[in-house]
This record gives sequence, C-alpha cells and structure tokens, in this order.
Amino acid sequence: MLTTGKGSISLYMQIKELLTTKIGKGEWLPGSIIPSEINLAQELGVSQGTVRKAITELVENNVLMRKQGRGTFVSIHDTDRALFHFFHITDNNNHKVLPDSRVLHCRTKPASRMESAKLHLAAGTDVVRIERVRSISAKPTMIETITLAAGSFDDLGREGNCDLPNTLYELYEKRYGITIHSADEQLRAVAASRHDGKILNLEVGTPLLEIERVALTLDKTPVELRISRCSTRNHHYQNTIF
Amino acid sequence: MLTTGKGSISLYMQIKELLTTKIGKGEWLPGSIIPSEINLAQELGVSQGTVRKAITELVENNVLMRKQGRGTFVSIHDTDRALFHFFHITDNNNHKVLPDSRVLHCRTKPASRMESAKLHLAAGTDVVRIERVRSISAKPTMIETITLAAGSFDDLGREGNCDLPNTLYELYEKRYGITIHSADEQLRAVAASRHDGKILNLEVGTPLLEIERVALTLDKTPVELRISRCSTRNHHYQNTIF
DNA sequence: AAGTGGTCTAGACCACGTA
DNA sequence: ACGTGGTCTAGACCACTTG
Repeated sequence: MLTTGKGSISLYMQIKELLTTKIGKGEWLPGSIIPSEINLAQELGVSQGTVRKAITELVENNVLMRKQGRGTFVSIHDTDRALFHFFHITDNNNHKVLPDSRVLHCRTKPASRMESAKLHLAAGTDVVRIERVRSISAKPTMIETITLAAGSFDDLGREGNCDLPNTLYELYEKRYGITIHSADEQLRAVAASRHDGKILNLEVGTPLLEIERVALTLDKTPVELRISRCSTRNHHYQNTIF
Repeated sequence: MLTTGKGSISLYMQIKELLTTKIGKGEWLPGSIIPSEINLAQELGVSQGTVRKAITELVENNVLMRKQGRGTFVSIHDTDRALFHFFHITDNNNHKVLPDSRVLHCRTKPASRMESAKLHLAAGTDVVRIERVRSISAKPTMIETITLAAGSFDDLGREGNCDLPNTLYELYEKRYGITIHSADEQLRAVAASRHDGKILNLEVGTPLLEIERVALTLDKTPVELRISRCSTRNHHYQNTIF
C-alpha cells in the first residue's frame, strides 16, 4: 500500500496518485461524493492532515470540489465549467456568451496524418470528424472541425447519430465516461477560405483567429482535436496570465 | 494587528495580506529574503503552520519563492521568468525563443482615449509610447507598441533615453521599482497594414495575430499597455488550460 | 552544528449543511 | 445533534544549505 521511509515519495503524494487513479479508472464517478477526510485517513492509516494536503492539491487541479458541511466531490463538467474554464471567446466588453451550434457534417473516416499525430493514433485509424458552425446572437461567428478517435466514441457519428448537444465535453463525460481535464491550444491568424467566407458571411481572405486545441484526460491522453476559426470582428480570445 | 474571533477573516488570510502589503510597498524588495516561518510566527503570535499556509498561497501566486534549506524570497523578474511566464509565442515545435528587439520610436505624448481607458489615466495625461520590432532567428516577426504612464517612468523616453533592454519587465522592476505580476490579454486576427507589411516584410492584408496586453502590478494597477502584431507563419501563441 | 523549509501527527474548536 | 470541511495549534522528525 503506502510506502514510507527514506528515499520514498511523500505520503500525501502517494495518496494524491491513489485518488487520481480511482477517478481515472471510473471507480469514483464525476459528481459523486468521496469518503470523508477522516474516513480516508483511517483507511489509509495516516492523519487527517495528510489526506487533507492531498485533497487540497487535487482541488487546485480542478479534479475534486469541496463543499463545506457536505463533503468532497469528483468534479463534474456542467455547462458552466465548459463555459468558464474552456471557452475563452468573449465579446468586446469581456462578457462570455455560450454560442449556439449547428452541425454541418459528421462522418467517420481514416485519420489524416495530422490527426493521428495529434491524437497519438496509429496511421489510418478511423476517426469521427464533425464540422459545425457556432453562432453568437444569431450571427455565425466560428467554424469548428472536431476530430475524435472513433474507437472511444463508438456509436457517435454512425448512422446519422449527429444530433449533438452544444457542450460536447458534457456528452463525452456522461455518455462515454471520458472527462476532459486540460487542453493545449495553439493560436494563429489565418485568411478565410471560400468555404469559411460563405459560412461566416465574410469576404475571402478576411483574417480569422484559428484555435487548434488538443483536449486531454486526467492522465494526459489526447482525446479530441478541435480546430476553430473565429471571426474577431465583435469578439476576441481572452487570456489572463497570473 | 491581527484580529481574531467570530466574524473576522481568518488569520492566515490576514497574514497573507500583511505580507503582500510589505512587498507592494517595497519594504521587502524583489530577490530579498523574508524572515523565516518561525520568526514570523513568533512576531505575529501565531503558530508556524498558520504562517506556512499564508506563504504557501503566495508561492502559488508567484509572489514568493521557497528554497529548501535557505529561506523564502520575494519573486524576481529575471529573463527566464519573463520568457516562461509572460511570453507565449513559440515556434511550430512548441519551443520558446526570446526574440531580439529593435526600437523604432520612443516618444512622450498625451494619452489617446484608448490608452487612458486601459491604463486608468485621466484624459490627456502624458504617456511614453515605444514602438519596436522583435525578430526571431533574424526574421522580423512582431511589431509592438508599448504605452506607459509617463509619471511612473519619469526619465524613460526623455532626451532619447531609448536604449532599452530586451526584457522590459526586468527594467521596470530594477529601475522603477514596479513589478509586473499579472496580465490580461485579448487576441484578435487583423490584416497587416502597409506599415506592418513594410516592417515585417509581408503583403498588405496578410493575417496577423494581434495581442493586446494590459500588465498589472500586485495590487491590480494597470501599468503597461502593449499591442503586439505577430506573423504566425512560423510561430503561434501557445496556451495551456488546466 | 545550526537554521531553513518539507512532511506528518494528534488534537482542538469553528462554520456549515442535513436530518 | 451530527458529520462534514476549515482553521489553528504544538511538536516531532526529515532534507537541504550554509558556516
């Protein structure tokens, strides 16, 4: 179980990994309560303070949530979290608005070289590729191309199963048991293609903000590749550096 | 001094604010060591654990740095910190490279409406406006327009005092005692102007990534407005969401 | 050897939510 | 009334740095 003594990793770190593993394996599901600090401490044969330190760090990593008087819970991906944590587009008054979305295509195809590289897939593996338009205040504002490993999302994209909700990360969590925990984003300025222009109602060549995001699970497995091209006439990407 | 009892804020929070204030006022300078946890605890009449909790949160906020066996230090803005913390442009292999910079202009002028709004200055206050080009691997890659309240940076920009170092935040800290602690960034895609094109050696209309950054001190006072327009042909803006 | 931060314990009391 | 997390204490031992 827990190892102690010289040269071994600290107790609270071992506990942190133990808790992380339970969550990663689905033993403790998102939204469910975990045992109290006192119970965990007794089970593991350590003091409450040690468990507390492990939990504190997991709360800082958004893996757990504490609610005073109630208990500690595995974090859940509701719409709010998606909006405030992963969605960085705001209007020019810095207000976040969750855009609507409309699916254009949804197909299962072999992965491109770029897709298999970014998602760590073997060449030629099948992926689901979704293209959708997102509108803010009824104005088409961004085009998204989303790529998922077909194996992990088996029924998605098959037989016209394309009636997708607006916040996909909630779907991944609820229907497929895959929780997005972090993401790497790369931003570039690109020129609108003819296709972009037609859908976003812009001139060809208009500068667009391209966001290439790889979304990762708790154990850093890449799960989704999402390329968004956004008009930044009335909106922008907001980032705060602490 | 410290207040305790019902309805009052927690001890460690009061200590956190006390330490923050000392740093903000310049009583403890960047790079200097602060009293040990035990000394602080004795001075303040609390236990070491309480001081520790306050310090821990300040370390998480990048205000302090701990060095085991040595002590706790006020964070310093060396080149590395500027590079790893505030500079988000990387090449397409996700490697950070600190660009060179060459100053084009450096003038003191009345603030524009936008500048006075973003820097919380009265209309018409004098500001220093610096324009520079930054090159990566000898290729001009970004144009920066930097605006500072002239009052806080008195001699800067006067009498051709424009021999500026590459990492400005180090200069602000060392010469003017102003430490940049956080920043708000807004990213947009824009078309290269004739001026942009000439300097960056690009066609007019080429999409550029525009980064508008307001840099803040520890107490959230806006100090610098920086607008960067970057070619994203060989580079991009990298952001990780945890 | 002495001093620092890092980990860990055992126990106290408080604030909050539920029953 | 009870159980939860939140704060705080006092003290132990370890790991690291410096003199």
